[in-house]
Amino acid sequence: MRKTTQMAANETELSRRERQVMDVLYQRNRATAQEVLEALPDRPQYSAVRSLLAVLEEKGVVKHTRESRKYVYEPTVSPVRARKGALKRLLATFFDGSPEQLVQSLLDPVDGPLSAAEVARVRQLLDEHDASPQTGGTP
Amino acid sequence: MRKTTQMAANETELSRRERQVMDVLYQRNRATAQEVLEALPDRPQYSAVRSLLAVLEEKGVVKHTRESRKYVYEPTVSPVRARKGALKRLLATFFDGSPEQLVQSLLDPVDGPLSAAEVARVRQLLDEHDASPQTGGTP
DNA sequence: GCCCAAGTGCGGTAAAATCCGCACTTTGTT
DNA sequence: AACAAAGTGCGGATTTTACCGCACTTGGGC
Repeated sequence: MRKTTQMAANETELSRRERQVMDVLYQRNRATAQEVLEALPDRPQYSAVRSLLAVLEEKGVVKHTRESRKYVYEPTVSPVRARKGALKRLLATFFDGSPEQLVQSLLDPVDGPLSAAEVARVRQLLDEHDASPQTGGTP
Repeated sequence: MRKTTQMAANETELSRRERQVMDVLYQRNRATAQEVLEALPDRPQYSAVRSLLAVLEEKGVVKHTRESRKYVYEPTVSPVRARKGALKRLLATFFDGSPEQLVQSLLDPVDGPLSAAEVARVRQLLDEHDASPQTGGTP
């Protein structure tokens, strides 16, 4: 019974360093090995980064595109999908699946002080949502 | 301003497995090695879990309390603080630091469909926040 | 066409993470 | 009090991670 055939996107269990690289990739959407290196916490060697990237690509979570003479890496799963997954996970782990609790934490001025404008904007989002729950389909 | 004296809770760089254990601990607030074992993704051996827990305790992120004949483990950093940190991190990595974008993703019916009641509750939170931005200090 | 600079692939090494078994201790029962 | 069940504390072996250097390739300027 095989199990190593192709479980890439499914079994996304990344190591600490790999996670850090993915974070950089998600913040920039795409980046060269050089850029990833510069954005990494405790800058290793250029070679190390390429090695990480290669492993990540082997795992199927990133892909590269040749651009002139350099490689540009980017995540295989869309940012939209990735952020939703991350959000869902966060919700489950820390907020008992309760969006309200999350928002409450978001509003707490202690470490995430929202400006009045931001609050207003959020409220507007709620109104829009209220007005059209299922408008704007997702192809 | 010290920074290397006792940075246990601060410089929390955990490995994959350790992270998983912490997730379980945060979901339940506290648990025995046995419970952690049962909640873990690919159940290792009981011994392995105890080993993990020991390492985690050594790193200072969990502590144990004796209860009858078994040990009950729990995170050292409060759930409140932990969730704020996680939220902040998520915000920075996936939402460009924009709370609005996060809320928008939260409202998207695709994978996190909020009930009308939840939306209403969130709106109420906003109102409360609007009414008293800095009421109720945080000791 | 030739040379220089920049970039890539590979393979090997040290360190960390993960796992497990075993001997000893503690608790509840008869 | 002795037994059985359940739990704990190592120590160490195996697998992953993380890192780096070096030889080869590619692209552009002269």
